[in-house]
Amino acid sequence: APESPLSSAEESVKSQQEEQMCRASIQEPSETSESQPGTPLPLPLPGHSGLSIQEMVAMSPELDTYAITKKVKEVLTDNNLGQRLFGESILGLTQGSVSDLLARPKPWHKLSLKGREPFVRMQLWLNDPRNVEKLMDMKRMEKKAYMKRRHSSIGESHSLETALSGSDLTQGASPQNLSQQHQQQPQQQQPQLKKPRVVLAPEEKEALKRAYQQKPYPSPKTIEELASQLNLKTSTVINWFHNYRSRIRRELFIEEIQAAAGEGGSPSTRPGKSGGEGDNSCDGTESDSTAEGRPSGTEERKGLLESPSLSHRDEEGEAEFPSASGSSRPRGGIIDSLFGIPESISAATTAATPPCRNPKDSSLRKKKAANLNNIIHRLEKAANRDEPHEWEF
DNA sequence: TTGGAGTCAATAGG
DNA sequence: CCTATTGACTCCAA
Repeated sequence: APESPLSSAEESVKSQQEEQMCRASIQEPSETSESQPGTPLPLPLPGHSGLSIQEMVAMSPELDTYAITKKVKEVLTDNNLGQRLFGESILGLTQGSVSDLLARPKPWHKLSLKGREPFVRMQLWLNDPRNVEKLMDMKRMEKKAYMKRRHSSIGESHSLETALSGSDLTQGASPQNLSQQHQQQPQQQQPQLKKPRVVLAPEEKEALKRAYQQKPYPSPKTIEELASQLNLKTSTVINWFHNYRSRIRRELFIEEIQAAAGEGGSPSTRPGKSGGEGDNSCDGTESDSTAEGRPSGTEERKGLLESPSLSHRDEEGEAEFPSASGSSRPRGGIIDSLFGIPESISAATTAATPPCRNPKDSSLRKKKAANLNNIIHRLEKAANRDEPHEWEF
């Protein structure tokens, strides 16, 4: 019986003393020795031989991130468990991050070691027969603590409660400021001067998206222009481009996942989404845009359903140069094929998790456009030219 | 420095 | 309460 690769081997838990590492705050960059980097979770996983998560991530075979998130979402909703609780106690991530991860998991092979960690944790959690039970217990404890708090301290703050089960994996909460941002007024309110959080107006986003289509990698000069035209801080524009590129890229990955692994499993739950995200705008440079139609005629042979096999190999995407060497790449992924295990969500509760499919391959156009942009950008950089645009293809 | 990957955390809707 | 979105930040590699 091929149980999932990350099955756990029940053991007593030996949670080391929890060490609060206040990262981000002070201290010098280089610290002596390498006290294990990471392992913020006080209770990452129950049993398992004393491996650290990092070690497990490194040894982990390829996991089906899509199937994992699908299963996790199912288990959480079925048991009325929230992302916050799950994220904070199981993954060591905040609610927003969990939401994002569950909604748009990147394919395993596109993840960095760090990025794989949450998925390994999720798989481990799914393998734990008492995962739900444990989480529910925590939920109860939280509630209890909450009740106690508001009861005993009706009028004030304070009260350092919690510390439930000796595990308080909170990690964030780092003051982190000191960014001497001289503003108009040296000092204003004394209590706190939290930055209001910029919220871009729809028109501003539109303008930025338009700019992105023109130049996904605007030069500092262009960024300045955009910033002044839109009346935004330069850093905001820079951040926007970073984020937008990153998110566009991720969408392409997602479609890659969905496009791969075809097979009609008659999934009751369909990934749904995709299709036309809110913004109709973006999309690969020039031409085309929504409307799939394709009245036949020029139908470039695209993937069109292939290997009935499981894993979603390939990845043909990858921005890649024409590279001088004609042989290009061996394309095989020696590394990731070490563990041929297809992976499966053995699952602790309820089984059967047929990955769904969505025959509709929307962008592929976008992917190519993105790669092109990427290539162009790199070529430009290599050529040391500025403001090249006008490449026209 | 620049860009990418991961996240955080504020905030908008339910 | 809960979840989704998203500007900003940290870390890291080239």
